[in-house]
Amino acid sequence: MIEEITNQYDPKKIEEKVHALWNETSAYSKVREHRKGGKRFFFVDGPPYTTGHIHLGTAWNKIIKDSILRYRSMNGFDIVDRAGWDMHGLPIEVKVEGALGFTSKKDIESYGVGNFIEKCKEFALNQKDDMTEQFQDLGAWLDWNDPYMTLRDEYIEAAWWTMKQAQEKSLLEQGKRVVNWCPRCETAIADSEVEYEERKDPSIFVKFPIIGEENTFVVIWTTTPWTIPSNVAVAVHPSFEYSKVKAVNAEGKEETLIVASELVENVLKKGRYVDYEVLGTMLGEDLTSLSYESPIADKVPKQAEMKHSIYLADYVTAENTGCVHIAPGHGMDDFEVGKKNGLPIFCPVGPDGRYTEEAGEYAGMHIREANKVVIEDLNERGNLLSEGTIEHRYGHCWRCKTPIIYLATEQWFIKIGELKEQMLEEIAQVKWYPEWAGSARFKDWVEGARDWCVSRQRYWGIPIPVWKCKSCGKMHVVGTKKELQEMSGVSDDVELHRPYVDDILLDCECGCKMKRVEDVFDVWFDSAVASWATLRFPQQTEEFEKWWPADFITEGQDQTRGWFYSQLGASMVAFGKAPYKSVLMHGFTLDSEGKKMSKSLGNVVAPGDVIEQFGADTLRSFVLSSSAPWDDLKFVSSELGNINRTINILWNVYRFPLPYMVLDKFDPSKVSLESVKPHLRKEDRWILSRAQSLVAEVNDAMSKCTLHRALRSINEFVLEDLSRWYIQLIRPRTWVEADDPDKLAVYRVLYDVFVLTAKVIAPFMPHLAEEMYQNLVRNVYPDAPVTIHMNDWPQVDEGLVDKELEAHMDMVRSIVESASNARQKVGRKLRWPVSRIVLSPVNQQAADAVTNLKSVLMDQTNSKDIVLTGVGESWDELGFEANPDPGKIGPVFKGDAGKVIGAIKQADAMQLKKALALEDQFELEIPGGTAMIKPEMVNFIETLPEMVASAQSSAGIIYVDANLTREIESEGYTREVIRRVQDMRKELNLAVDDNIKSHIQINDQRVLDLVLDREQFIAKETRANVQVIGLDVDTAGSLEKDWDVEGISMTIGISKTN
RNA sequence: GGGCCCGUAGCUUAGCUAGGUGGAGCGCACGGCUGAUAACCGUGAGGCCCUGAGUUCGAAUCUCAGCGGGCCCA
Repeated sequence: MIEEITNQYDPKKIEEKVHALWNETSAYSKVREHRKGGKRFFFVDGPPYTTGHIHLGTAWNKIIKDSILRYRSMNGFDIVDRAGWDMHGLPIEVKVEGALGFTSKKDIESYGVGNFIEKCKEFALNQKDDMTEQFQDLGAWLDWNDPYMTLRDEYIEAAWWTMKQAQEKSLLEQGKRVVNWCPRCETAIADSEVEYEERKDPSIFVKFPIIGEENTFVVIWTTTPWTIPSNVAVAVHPSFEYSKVKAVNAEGKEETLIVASELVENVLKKGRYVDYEVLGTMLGEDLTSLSYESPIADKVPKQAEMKHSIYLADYVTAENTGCVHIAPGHGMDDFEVGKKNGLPIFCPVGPDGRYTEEAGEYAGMHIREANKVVIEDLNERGNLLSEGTIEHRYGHCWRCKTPIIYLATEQWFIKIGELKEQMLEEIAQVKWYPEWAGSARFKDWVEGARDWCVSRQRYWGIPIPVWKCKSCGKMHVVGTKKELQEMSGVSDDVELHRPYVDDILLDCECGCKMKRVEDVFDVWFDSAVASWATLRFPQQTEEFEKWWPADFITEGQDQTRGWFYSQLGASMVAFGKAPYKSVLMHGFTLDSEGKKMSKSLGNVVAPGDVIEQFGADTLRSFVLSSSAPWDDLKFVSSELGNINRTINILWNVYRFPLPYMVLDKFDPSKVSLESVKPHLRKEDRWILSRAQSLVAEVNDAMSKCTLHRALRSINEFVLEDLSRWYIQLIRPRTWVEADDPDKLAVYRVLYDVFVLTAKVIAPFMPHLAEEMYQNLVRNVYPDAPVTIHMNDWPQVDEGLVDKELEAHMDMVRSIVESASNARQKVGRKLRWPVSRIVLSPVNQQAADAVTNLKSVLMDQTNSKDIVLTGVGESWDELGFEANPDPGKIGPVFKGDAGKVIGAIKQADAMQLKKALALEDQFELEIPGGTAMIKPEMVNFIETLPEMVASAQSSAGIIYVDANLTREIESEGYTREVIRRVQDMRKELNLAVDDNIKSHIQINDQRVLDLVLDREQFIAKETRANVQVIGLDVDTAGSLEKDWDVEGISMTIGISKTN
């Protein structure tokens, strides 16, 4: 049987209980099992990095996923939803290095790579377990028992297989490229791993001496003095104008400088020259015949050997000197210029950020220390034109915050350039939520994408499966573990991580051995293969063929360049098509100021803290309802309280009838909706219809991924329709003590609405939904599915939908609200009846609404009568004035609209109204002519009779006639008395069915008479079996109180009698 | 510096696609209800609709240029 529930909504208790139920009954597995064979829905979880703790953004992410999956499941979908974990890579290496007190790769090597890997693995697995619990606290249902983990061999194979595809399709390339390099981590890092932060660097202007021209220099500018030893060339813009200038310094010394014409003043100012003379001008393209020598050729032997010239480059801008220092080993653009012109890629800097032997006297020096030394050397040789510092955005390693450098190194690349066109075509086939996430944002990103450097010079990652022969250089890419075992003859189970896999040698055709290249994959390559790795491809192919590609993925907007992209790239390589059919891009969580949450700002909100205070369902409802999924989410704690309140109201609504149902032993299994149909009132049919409409609204929202609209519809239904309206309407019906079909009808309707509501909130507030379901359904039907989440999503029952009734009720509600408003204006509280309410209906529907729902209206407005005027007619007791409607006047009169509006205000309202009513138009004089006024252009405002107040409702203008009669006064005072006695019963904590003895002394003969008219009614309402009312009454009792009722003093004493 | 998104009451937001006197909730003030009661309801005050220009008879809405915030890139 249905049971009574606690007074207060207690999320903590509910969620504990529900989680226990889910665990005991293996609810998740049962639900997924239940849908086997249904329509397929392949979801791929974007794997969070195993940092050990979730934050609000990751919580939001999983809540969105969970809600959509629960909704899909209830709608019959057979779901694949393995949770995923991103477990390799630098962040964990850096954490482990920190824990072990390491500072460089050498420390790792001496500790032993095998030991180090084990630590990383252990660390990642522990973090994964911690985070799993945190995600489960949110109520997120994914396949937590069998997640995909990037560190598993089966997963590694998916990456290997993909690499082999790249090789076979000639999309894999090894080559020297300039990459972002972290000199601390000693590895290449991806563009996406570079964080830009403000940083102070040197800013120097350097003079390179031109060969064959006495005392002449080309001037360049740089913020990286340490790259001067690597200088190979200077670039100028072909079409800029350059000047040769004779510059004179303070000591009167002269020299000739070459700089862009428009920057001459700027350069001379920097060099503190006192005078100058332009010797001649030329275009950039005329400078290419010049060559120069390195000012530090004496320190770097290679520089002395090298020929330095001037080349053309379009990317040169008219800033600083207009001549750009080119070091192809240390810059992406520089590299391109070098490659185009066949220049040497000179890179005398090692992976640790120290100069190599090639740097001559600088060898062994760290580049950060070198800045000072190089500047000093330039200065000594008279080649430093100016020295200063600059604050600019500069790239840093996202993990260790070390400023990055650019290095030309041997790396492995996926040739995205060759795939770009196909990728763009595929993007257009994908369904994007919102549309612009794909058509604008992602498209822009892919259009600008470069080849993807997938190699890293680290330890904790998927080893790149390329074996190379030292002797003949032949290369082989291994696609699977089995292939590796077969080719190597190693039959034991091999661990595919470093260093173990590094020991495996393959036979080469030339008779020598092939050894694995040392690199590991960029972690983005790990997650890129998730959509097939999660299906255990290539080990198994059956599941892959059945499910792939993914029906749906959803991640934050940062993943545009991240996972949305890396997956697409890898999938194009592997299968030549997009790995997902639809993508929801969601926003970021911001703090209450709209700033991003970050540790350094100290504004990070932990989901666990929110759950502790409000519960997971409140957190869920908050993040889902606050903004559109793709908008950023401001986290404002007061709004959480608001959501919590809404849920509490739902709890109260649900709780309200339970004591009565329990008392009456209401058994829904014995009372069908069909059987109570003859006793349904209009309001019952209305709430049933509204509930159906709610389902339709949620369906519509879910189909567009507008989860916020789904939640707002639900909240509105709970607050407006259920709590503020239906429950108010039916309260008296639940108090009836007898066996009453009218009461039974209410029970049945409430029951159905509650069960439906529980199902509709189930995807979003799964705990509360479960709690309601267990009581309402499982307690009544023991054979019902063990969990609400195994139930089917409610289908809209068109037989229950009555849109006209909904429209009528809307109008009635509007009238009731307006009546409240009017009552306040005229100073008559609701406890006092009014003799009549007059409505001038705006249309026939409004008139019908009143006729149809008159009893509801009279009841809720506490009115003795409802009077309708004809449609559009005003109440005949009114005067009025004319009010022009600019919205109607504007389109007709355009420029004269202002004059027309003025003229209408001036016009005789009575005459105007009469004319419009009779002739449907009126010729109005305006300054400089006349205007033909139509009825829709004017509204009329009334003036009111005594003790009547009016208010506008959506159904039309209402008038509340608050004139008193003896009858009304008697009822009013009577209810005042009842209200006080009830209040005192409450104060005495009496049970609802306790009887009392009451003594009521009223110090006013007239009011006393009015009250005595209804003496028996008072006794009945207050359960008084002894009651004395009079002018002079002894009011002693358990509780005695003085009251002031509308200026009349009363004293009431009551005592319990049984 | 570039691409995309966001900017409406003290706070959170609807309205913007398809231009016609800007709606809610919270908070505040006042009032009501009292068999959901540590709950609930009504009314009121509170808006240069980020700024400026343009299109139009008319712009929160369309266009352009700024400013602020977010994501990404350089």
